[in-house]
Amino acid sequence: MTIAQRNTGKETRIQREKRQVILKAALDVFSIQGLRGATLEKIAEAAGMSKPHVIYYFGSKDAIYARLLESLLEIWVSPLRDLSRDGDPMTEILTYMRRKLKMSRDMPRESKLFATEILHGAPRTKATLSGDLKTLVDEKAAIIAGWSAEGKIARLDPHHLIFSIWAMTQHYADFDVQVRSILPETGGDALFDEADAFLTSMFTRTLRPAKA
Amino acid sequence: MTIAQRNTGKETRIQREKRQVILKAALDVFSIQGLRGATLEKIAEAAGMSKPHVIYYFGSKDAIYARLLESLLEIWVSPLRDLSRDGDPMTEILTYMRRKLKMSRDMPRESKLFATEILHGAPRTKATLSGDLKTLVDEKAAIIAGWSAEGKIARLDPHHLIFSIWAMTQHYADFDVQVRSILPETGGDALFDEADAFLTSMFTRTLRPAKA
DNA sequence: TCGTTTTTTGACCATTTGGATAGAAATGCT
DNA sequence: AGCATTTCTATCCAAATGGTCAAAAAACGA
Repeated sequence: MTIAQRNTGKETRIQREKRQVILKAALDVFSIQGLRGATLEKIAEAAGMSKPHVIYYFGSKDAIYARLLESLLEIWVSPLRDLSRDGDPMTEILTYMRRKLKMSRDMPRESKLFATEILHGAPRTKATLSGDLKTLVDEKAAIIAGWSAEGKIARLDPHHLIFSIWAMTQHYADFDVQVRSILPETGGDALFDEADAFLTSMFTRTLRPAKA
Repeated sequence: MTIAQRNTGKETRIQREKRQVILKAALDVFSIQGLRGATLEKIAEAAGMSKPHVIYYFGSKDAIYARLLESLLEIWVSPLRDLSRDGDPMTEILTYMRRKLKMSRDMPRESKLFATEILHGAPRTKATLSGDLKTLVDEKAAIIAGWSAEGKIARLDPHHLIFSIWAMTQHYADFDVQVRSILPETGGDALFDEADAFLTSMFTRTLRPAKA
């Protein structure tokens, strides 16, 4: 009988730990192979346990994947949550961009997992995208539009500005193989330092308000 | 016996046509479901023929996928090939960006197929990436660096500039589900018109040389 | 300690799926 | 027409894979 079926409500220390181990292993496998490419056997092996044991803790392969996505979504949008109307516009936006870039550097597997999900049509995330995420983005876009109208930053479409930050920062995580194939001499964090410098410069020029 | 095995060298009209039908169907299926998620049966159904018939023409599922990728790579980089040292720097780069954006609009399935391949580690494309693609990118980056040095455009890292064009244009094709979830009122080509306006503005500001 | 509950796995099963085989139907050739 | 080649499919097969089951092992509670 799996835990999911028993479902006593209480979670023991062992359960918490094992679930963590499985999720960690599953992230490794899913992020590279995708949902269909990953097999329970690979996940079990990466987690150092047997296949039925994995099922015992999560019930099904899809449940693991769903769980990973779910816990990821929250973390993923948190930098945007912190963008505040009260701060200095340029600083707020550049800080947001940098936090996203750091997430790409420190959580590339999570970034790839999310990217794959969206690429394949976001079957289990679409509701959240057009719900909570849209609400959040619209709210922050309104703030940026306000700054734009006040002349504190250049006049530009705030939604597309946010998209551009997503696109450029996540590119370094999701397509790292391509990027590193072309910049082979740039190892590890050096790549992200370069990216930081470039993106800072790019967004600074983009956002700087036109001369009065 | 499959055609691949017989391999008489000559290709009949029927062979050419059927192969095209299969590749078209396979692109539909692969671009949404990925290599592992797609099944021969789905491809066969989409192509309107039987499963062994598909094998007859391509030998294996992987062969279809490999063929799609192969024929795609060439098309995919062609806009960059046209970037010329002799043109006006700003125009050349903006034109390149626009051609990439148009490709995202007109070939979203191809874009997704390629994105999935890179995301999963580019097992069958890595050689090309660090070979031909790197050569091409380095060559064009040198042109851009030259313009930079001559003060015709701003001083910036040419490789990362190219990456930024890739990232932003492909984002609209690869993550269209997400983009359209957040901009639901923007249907079809209107989205790409907006994107064009935004990106033109962004790259214009980024590339404009600092005042002398 | 001893019964109970939880954890863990080996063995097994049903389904899916990529692909092989053999032969039928169609087409082309002379 | 008659033979050869190409095109096409029904049927089958072996491997992979998600998941079940029963029972052993370990942990826990009294």
